Parts: sequence; structure tokens; C-alpha cells
Amino acid sequence: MIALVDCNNFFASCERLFRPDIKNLPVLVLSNNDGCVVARSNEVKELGIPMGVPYFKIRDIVKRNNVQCFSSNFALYSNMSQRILGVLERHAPQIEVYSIDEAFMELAQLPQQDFFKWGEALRKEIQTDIGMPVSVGIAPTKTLAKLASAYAKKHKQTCLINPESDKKSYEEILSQTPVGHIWGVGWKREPQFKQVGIRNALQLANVSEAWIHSKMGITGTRMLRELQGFTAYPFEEEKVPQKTLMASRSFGHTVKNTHDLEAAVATFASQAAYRLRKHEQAAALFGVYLKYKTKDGQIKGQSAATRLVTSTNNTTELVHTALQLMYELYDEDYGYKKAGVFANHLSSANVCQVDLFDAISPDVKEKQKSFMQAIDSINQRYGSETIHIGSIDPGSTKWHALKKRMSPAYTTDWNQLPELHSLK
DNA sequence: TCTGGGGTCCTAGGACCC
DNA sequence: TCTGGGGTCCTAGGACCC
Repeated sequence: MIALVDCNNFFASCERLFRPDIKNLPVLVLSNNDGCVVARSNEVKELGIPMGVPYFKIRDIVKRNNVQCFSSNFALYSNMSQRILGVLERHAPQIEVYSIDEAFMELAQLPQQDFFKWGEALRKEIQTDIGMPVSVGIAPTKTLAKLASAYAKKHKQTCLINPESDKKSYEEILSQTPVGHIWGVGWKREPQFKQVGIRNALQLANVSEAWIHSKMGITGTRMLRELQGFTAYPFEEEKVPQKTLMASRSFGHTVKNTHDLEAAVATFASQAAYRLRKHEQAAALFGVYLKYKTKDGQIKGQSAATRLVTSTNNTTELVHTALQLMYELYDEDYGYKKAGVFANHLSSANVCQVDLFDAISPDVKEKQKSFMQAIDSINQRYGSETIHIGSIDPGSTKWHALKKRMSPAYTTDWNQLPELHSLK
């Protein structure tokens, strides 16, 4: 059996942790640049504010209902995620982290056989220790565990699905699950299923393998088998290395000159290089993406990429490459709205293919490596921009995203620790 | 005026190999 | 006159996830 532990309204719940005064108020969290809604407390959901809606469209309803809005604060969210993971580790030895707010847990090796009791104990411990509300779903496959956790969220207690031992409740829960809520059915498939009369998960679980294959290919066959209780997506404890990486941001203001655009692109390239080093990976293909508005008002995107002679995660090399590509794309007539870099064909930094004709000798490469390590450890200790590449002018802030409603980094910055005042 | 930022997998078709 | 059968790798686009 596999458990899925899913945090309820994760970002919104994180914002509440250090703000008891907003415990009962509607809370929502906005995407980068305060653009659109990415998390909602239950009260916000009840107000009918949908996921992903642009902020300007809901400004009135926010004001009328005293909705508390926050810019996204990833320092806080990732730290809370780590803390919750710490609690999970005490309850089961094997954990697969699926996203910042969800994890699968393998229960096969657990001595405890009363899974409902186990789930309730875990849920209460996370609530007590961290203050985070979570839902626990337990089932023989990941797809069913996802379904169970959604049901658990609705009914506020751990949900167990097992088609073998309790067919009745399996059918009951699946019949109450709208087809669009199944893991793997998105905006495109949902209307297609509804058109042929499939409205809930139970109906989908009873179609033939040939039929689903004709509609969705191998992905559909897997989904069907998972719904029926047969594993198609096995539990994966070991972290598989990433295959691609991206660092991009929408700008707070339109950027026209190369100075600001350079600062932005160099920042993204540095971030990408740092993330590569952190995962001990190197990129063989590196590219730049720019989004802009033309003179006649059209929004367009352009990208350029280049194959690197030798895979690398060196900041100076990647920034240099990125700026070259940026200048290839740059047009002074455009107003730039967003930029980003991407790294593809990633491989382990330790087993990199070397190039016979590479101009940089192995001992210079070694020196560059220690140089990067030195920078990383200084930046880790004193803040991420303590040492940065020259093209990043810290005074160039025009491109910085708008974050007007950011909460403090309560748990990751000494200067932003919450203060307690005695009422004496 | 104002709409995020990451990822994964699958499929089809082209180019190429023996 | 008749023209096979088996592969790989790459890319773009679609669909999905959080």
C-alpha cells in the first residue's frame, strides 16, 4: 500500500503559520509579479475565486471580503516543506517527494497494519508539530492514493481505498470522484470523456483497455490499470536526475535597453549555473528566451540556443554564452516583458565527456571548479548575491518582479525572525 | 494597464544507419 | 519488371502535473 500526504492549500497555510491574526480570514497567494492566484484558503474558494485567475480581475471581491493577499514567499514554503518531510521520515522509512507539498510513502514494511489509525496519527502530528493541515490517502496505487487524498481532504479524515478487500467503499469513492479530478485527466480530455457519458472515476475504471488505448495511447492504459488497483507507476524512492532546467522571470516593468536586459539574463544564467552545480550536473545545450511586445502591440517570444563544446556548469562560461545569444536576439524596437535561460541535455558533472580539442586544459578546469565552489560557499553564508558576475548591475532593478505583499522570511533569515512581545 | 514558473512523458515524422 | 526489414537519434508539438 502507498500513502499520499498532501498539504491543504499549502502556500496559503504557510502564510497563516506565523500570523494567528489571519487564522479565520480568507487568504490567497499570488504568483510571481503578483500576477495571478496560485493558492487559496477554503474561505477564498468559497468566495468563488478560481485558481489561476489574474489579480486585477478579482480586486473588487478581494476588497469587499477583506481577503489577505500575499506575494509568493518560496524561502518560507520550501523551509516548511523540509520540516514536514522531517515528520514523515519518523513514520515510514521510504518516501518519494513528489512536489513541494506532496509525498508518497511506501507502507509495505510497516509493522502497523491499521492504516487508518496510522494516517490519523501522522496527520495529527504534522498539525501539532508544524501547524500544517494535511490530507492522507492510502491505496495500492499512486493514482488511487491521489484520489483517496482528495476524498480525505473533503471529509477531513484519512481515506483508505482497497478494491480487493473493500470493493463497496472503492466503488463508492470512485463514483463520487468527477472524471476531471483523476490524476492524468486534464482540461482537454475531460470534455471528451463527458461527451461519451463518462462522468466519474468508477465509469472510467470500467472501460475496456482497447477503448482507452485508442483514445489516449499507453498513458491511458496505465491510468486505467492504476484505477483498477494494478501498479503502472511504481514507487520511486531514489531521486532521478533532472533532464532539463530553466530559470526565467516576467519583468516588473517593460525593459528597453540592453543594460537592464543584460543584468536580467546574466542573473538567470548565474542561477541556472548554481542550480546545475547544486545537483552536480552539467549542460550540453544552453539557450536564452525573450518575450516582448512589438511596436504594433503584439506579444511574441523568441529563443536561441547553442551547443556547448564541453558540458559545463561554470557561471562565467554560461553567462558569456547567454549574453551572446541575447545580443543575437535583441531588437531596440521591442519592449521586453520577460526573459529566461534554459539548459538541456544535462548529464552528471562528474562523468562529463571531454573534448579532444577543448581550448581549456584540464588543470585550468580544476581551478575553475574550485573557484566556483569558493563563490558558492561565500554566497551560501553571506547571501546569494554577495559575489556576483560583473554584468549584473545591482542598481539595475527595473526588471525585478513586483512583490508588494511579501511576508518576511520568518525561518531562513536572522534579520526577519518573528518578534514576540509580552503583554505584561 | 494588469495573466507564473517550473517540470515530465508520449507520439509522429524526418534523417540516418546496416 | 521486380525495390526489405530492422534499427537509432533528434525535434516539435501535445497533454499533463504542481
